[in-house]
Amino acid sequence: MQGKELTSQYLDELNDIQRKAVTTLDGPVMVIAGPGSGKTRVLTYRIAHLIRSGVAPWQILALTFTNKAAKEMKARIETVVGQSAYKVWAGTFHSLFARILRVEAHRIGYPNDFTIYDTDDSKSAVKEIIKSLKLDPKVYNNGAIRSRISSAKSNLITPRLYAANEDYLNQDAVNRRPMTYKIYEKYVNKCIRSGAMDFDDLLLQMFKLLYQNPDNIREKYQRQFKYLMVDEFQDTNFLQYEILKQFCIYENSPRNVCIVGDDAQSIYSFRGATIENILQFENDFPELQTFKLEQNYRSTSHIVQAANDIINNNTRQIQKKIWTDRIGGHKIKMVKAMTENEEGKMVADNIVEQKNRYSLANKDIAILYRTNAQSRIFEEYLRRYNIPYKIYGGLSFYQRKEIKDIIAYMRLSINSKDDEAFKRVINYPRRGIGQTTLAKISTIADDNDVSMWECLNSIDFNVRAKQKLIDFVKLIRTFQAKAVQADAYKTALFIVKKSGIVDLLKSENSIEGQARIDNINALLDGIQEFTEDDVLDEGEDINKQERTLADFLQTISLMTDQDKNTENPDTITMMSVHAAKGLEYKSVFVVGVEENLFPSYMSLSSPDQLEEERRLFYVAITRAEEHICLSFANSRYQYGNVRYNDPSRFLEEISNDDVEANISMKKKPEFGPPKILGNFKPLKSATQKSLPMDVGDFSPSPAADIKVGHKILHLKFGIGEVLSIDERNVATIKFDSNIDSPEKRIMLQYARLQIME
DNA sequence: GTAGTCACTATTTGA
DNA sequence: TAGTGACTAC
Repeated sequence: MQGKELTSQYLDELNDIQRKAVTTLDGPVMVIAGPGSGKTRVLTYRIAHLIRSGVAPWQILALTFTNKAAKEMKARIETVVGQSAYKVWAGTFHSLFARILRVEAHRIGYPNDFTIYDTDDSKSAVKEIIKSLKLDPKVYNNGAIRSRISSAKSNLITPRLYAANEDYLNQDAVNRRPMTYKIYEKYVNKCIRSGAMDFDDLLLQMFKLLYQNPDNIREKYQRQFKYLMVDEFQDTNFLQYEILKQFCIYENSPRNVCIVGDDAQSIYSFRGATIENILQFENDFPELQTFKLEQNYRSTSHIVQAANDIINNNTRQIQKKIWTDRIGGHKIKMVKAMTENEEGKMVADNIVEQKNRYSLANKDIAILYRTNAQSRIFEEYLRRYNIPYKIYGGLSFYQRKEIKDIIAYMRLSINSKDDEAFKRVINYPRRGIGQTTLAKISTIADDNDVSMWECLNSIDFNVRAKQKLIDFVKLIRTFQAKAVQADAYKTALFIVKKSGIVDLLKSENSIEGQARIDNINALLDGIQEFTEDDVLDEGEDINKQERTLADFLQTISLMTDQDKNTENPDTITMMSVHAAKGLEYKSVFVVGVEENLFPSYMSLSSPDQLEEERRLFYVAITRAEEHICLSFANSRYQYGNVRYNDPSRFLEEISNDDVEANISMKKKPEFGPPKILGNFKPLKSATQKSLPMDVGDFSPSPAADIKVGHKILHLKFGIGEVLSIDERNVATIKFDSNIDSPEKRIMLQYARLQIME
């Protein structure tokens, strides 16, 4: 990469306002960046400009919310300043702080090789505490408690402050969960003795580290980070802002801090983000310079107009006028369907038509929805029409059971105090360590305030349990030994082999089992890649790390699916509106634009939340460059019932001038397919599992009559063939209907099966 | 230990 | 409706 031509014309690529934002390097700066206004360009060129003005790359701290944004940023800085771009401290809040804590955690009572708990781990820990306090798990819903704790941490409310905070206590009282403070306290203890930090801790402990070590630590970083930048500032929470202030508010600070964001695109208040931070920023830095990027380069004028019309209905916003010089273009299309099924069909038809008429590629098109559950119907029609698509969201690779199981073994090998990992693998695969033994360990660990692993020695078990535990400890110790002397890949391979999980999956002899093994192999491939990825000598990425298993674990615990290979060649994109933030497509379909859905029924009662829904809708339509289509259905299935929803109030907020006239909302809905497609037959929903015959005809045959080779009927699984019957009268039956796992093992004495002629 | 049953719930989601 | 977690009955 040496000798790469460095662009020096980058300043010419900017408009006046953008250029000012890029070249105003000193003092506090606020950039309000409307959709499509070249925000990323400003951000990256500003960093490039800093470097070219003589600031060392490692003196720049650039915080983002997603790995993807950070990666993109670094890549784009590189095109201007070359390899030194990778010496910039650019990354997510969580990943950069995790890196620092990896070195400094011992100063605040954590081991440096602490585990990072994901949301599931936290929930599971909370659940156990609820159980140990003998509270009703129905009242004390572990998810709700976890978000409560998360919210407290994000507002710098420690357990002690929580117990004295009237607001929190009152809210808990109203929710009939008065013991929440106690759970919080125990949860914090549990994390400490497990050597674990949850996602909020990565921020909170970072704050603590700086706050409690003003001389040696805080000052060090204050001196290092001469220039601070925060992307998507409207998404920061209180705690994140407090940390930022630790870096730049102190005596004789140059106060070189630049925040970039758009209050109109703040859509994450439900996870603690607060627009108050923008107002607070103006208070904390009264000398700040503000630049508003108002020219939209992305969309044509009807789209920009409509977006403005909508957002103007919000009262709380920073005044700005988004405009475009791309006058004209296509008007907004509104599509009314009778049912959700028809909506699916009409959208798919429109996609076909657009592709033909405007020669759009699949990757130019996106379907955006408010809730992930809406994707199914569109999936069905696109599949039917043979249009490739990709659905984003849903279960990530690292949340799959088999992956979490393997990773739990790895975690335990690196940090044996990790209780969540311990619980996960202690009896998986089965090694005869049952609930009783586990409960005993858990209680004693709790009583002595140590991790489960640490208290194993001090407990009297019966001989059998004891032997099993000794074997388990031995196993983990071999993993630990391997981890010390081998690289991540070799260690991982060893753990996968010796843990017995793959053998167990193999023995299941099912398609699912095989799929899981494939996933584990994919994980191993990923680890191999990680291990062999050579570190560059020159221009080494400041964020690249060693290649041990511990490093791998840290990397993946902060990674999500969207960060992984996005080698989708040419597919339609389907995702929630939230997930689409920051992306753009030539043609966007926003579907389900109905009252109770978009805006969500959950937000109708609160004006603030309604405004957030409106911002979300604003984000949705501003993703479009040239075409936007808003669709809604008269009725749709929600929770098993047909629900009739009115068109969304947001639709009325769009001026008629920007809406395609021929498809007005008043027009009678069209039935049947548009002409271009000929006689298309509506298909039956894939989830409507039709029974092979009427239930009334069903009369189970006596178990004794059922023999190998019989065709049988099962009420739930349909028609199947008996493949074998073992000595305990368990039949293996192959059902045609169940494509995912055709073979079921069914106990004849209990199952209701009818022999068919 | 496990298949089946019951009761419950139901946005958005990054790290 | 559909997915999940807890319980139950062998």
